[in-house]
Amino acid sequence: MKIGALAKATGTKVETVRYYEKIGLLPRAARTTANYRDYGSDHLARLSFIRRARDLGFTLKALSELLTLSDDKEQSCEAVDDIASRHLAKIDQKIDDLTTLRSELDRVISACQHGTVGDCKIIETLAPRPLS
Amino acid sequence: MKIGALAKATGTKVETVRYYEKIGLLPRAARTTANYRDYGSDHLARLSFIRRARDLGFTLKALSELLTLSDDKEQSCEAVDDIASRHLAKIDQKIDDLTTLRSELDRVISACQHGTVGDCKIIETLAPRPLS
DNA sequence: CTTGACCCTATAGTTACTACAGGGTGCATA
DNA sequence: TATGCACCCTGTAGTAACTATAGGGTCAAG
Repeated sequence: MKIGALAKATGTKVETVRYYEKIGLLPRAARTTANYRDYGSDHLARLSFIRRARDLGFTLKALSELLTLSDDKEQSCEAVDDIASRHLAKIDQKIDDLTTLRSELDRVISACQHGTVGDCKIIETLAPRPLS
Repeated sequence: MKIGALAKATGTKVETVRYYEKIGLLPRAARTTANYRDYGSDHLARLSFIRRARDLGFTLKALSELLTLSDDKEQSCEAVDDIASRHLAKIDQKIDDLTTLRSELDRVISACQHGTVGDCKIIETLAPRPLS
């Protein structure tokens, strides 16, 4: 299959597929006589893996670790579990941070009296008086 | 005050202060004879505003809009409220997304049997069988 | 008079793509 | 046969919001 078909099948943009190849995340494809990339089912599987992991928020770095690990079937699954668990912890942290931030922003907005900018509570809250 | 003092007072890195100046978010400071930047309380106030808004997750683009708006004190506060509210909606969306993602990742990790990579449920879940 | 903390500019690197510019290929249709 | 269109190619630059580095200058203390 050509790059457009692979892209469509995995919900990736064509440029992104070429980008993954460039950084070595996706192996080079064979080429047709017209120099078009020609992909097989192994590429499809690998790119699906990549997209799915990206959807779950794994970084490309974590991903390439996972891909390396997944190649050695005999190895203990511990390292894989570790990467995933650390990722989960990061997500929890992010949710916490965003929730805190949300309530604060909500508070700021609630104070809005819909007057002029001169009396704007939002700007006032954001701009604390200089300590001078 | 010199750049280091301003940075410290606002919890910013020196390089970031210079960066804000370069992109026009922070006005140019006066210079000493030694060509050092010399800041006053107006710079301090503005940088505090910037940092606080950044902490609340506003982009630099939204920020420069807010700063422009805040200069015209007679204007209606509506536009300010609008920017903040749209930002809040984005945060809510992000929290939702992360929460969904979290539960999915949690499910994936829970399936881990701590065996070898060959049986790893984490990798198995991430890599769906090619449609072939 | 030298050491160390601070300051300067300019440029490149980071993440994960995305968007050109400027060209080639392959198939269907007028 | 020509031509239009969708698709493919490479290479480079742009995005956000900094961070880091190289290669220098300044100033006060010991």
